[in-house]
Amino acid sequence: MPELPEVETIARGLDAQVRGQHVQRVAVITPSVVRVGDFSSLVGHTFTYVSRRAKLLLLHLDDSRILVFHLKMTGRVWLAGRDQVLPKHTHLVLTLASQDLLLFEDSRRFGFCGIFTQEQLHHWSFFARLGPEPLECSPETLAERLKGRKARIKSLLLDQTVVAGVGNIYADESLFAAGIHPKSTAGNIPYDQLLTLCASLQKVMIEAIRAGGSTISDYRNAYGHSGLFQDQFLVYGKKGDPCPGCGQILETIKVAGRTSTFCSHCQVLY
DNA sequence: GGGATTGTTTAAAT
DNA sequence: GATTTAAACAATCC
Repeated sequence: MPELPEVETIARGLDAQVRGQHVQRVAVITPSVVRVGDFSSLVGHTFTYVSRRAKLLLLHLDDSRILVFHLKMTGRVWLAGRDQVLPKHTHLVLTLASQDLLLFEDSRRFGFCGIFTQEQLHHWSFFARLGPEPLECSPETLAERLKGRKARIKSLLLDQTVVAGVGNIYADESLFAAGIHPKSTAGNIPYDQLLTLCASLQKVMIEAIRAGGSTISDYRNAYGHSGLFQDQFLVYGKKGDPCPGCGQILETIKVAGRTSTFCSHCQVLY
């Protein structure tokens, strides 16, 4: 389940590996997943750099077009050696001049990729409506966007138009760190607590990037390696374990249709 | 073989 | 009209 820290880790690894590389050959294996644009037009073009916006992976081309990936639950983008046997759910293979293979795999096929011009990308409503990058703005900026809202705080954290890149893992971890119950009405949370939450979100994401992201099952970085941040989870996926703060057993509830793990003693319901 | 899994879109409700 | 919530959807794994 790649969220901001995982996609950021992939982007950094890919940038180091494909920057300046020519695309020599393109094989679209699953057209329904590789669905936007003419992929054969990539041949002969060069990647200038790789970046990230929200959970989107952006591979920039020398003609200013952008190869965009959304990995959703189980997508992987990584650079394999020329002798790599193609994994079962490989949907796109780009052969680079080095003969390394840029692979897009996705067992569930919820993810997708496409080629966009700058104009197409910025006119894509999903892209245009994305909220601020949580690591590129202040806690105050984020808190202002949550202040006064009547929705549950966890729903807003997961809403990509409110703040970009947050998924279930980092929502649960930051709510625990801030001592806020996931079902709290955002507008009822004292402003200083909102600030604490936004600072906690930034801190947990920085730590997760430092650890190379979190591997629950599918996530791998651009080198095909697992992340390490799952070993630092305090609550996510730990239902039934004692709370690291008070020892009370961690519980789960559904919020916004998502499983949320929390401590009913340490996390205050506003 | 049914349930669980996720992020996003769409529709419905307020 | 804006905000919020729920349902639908993609497809596979166990």
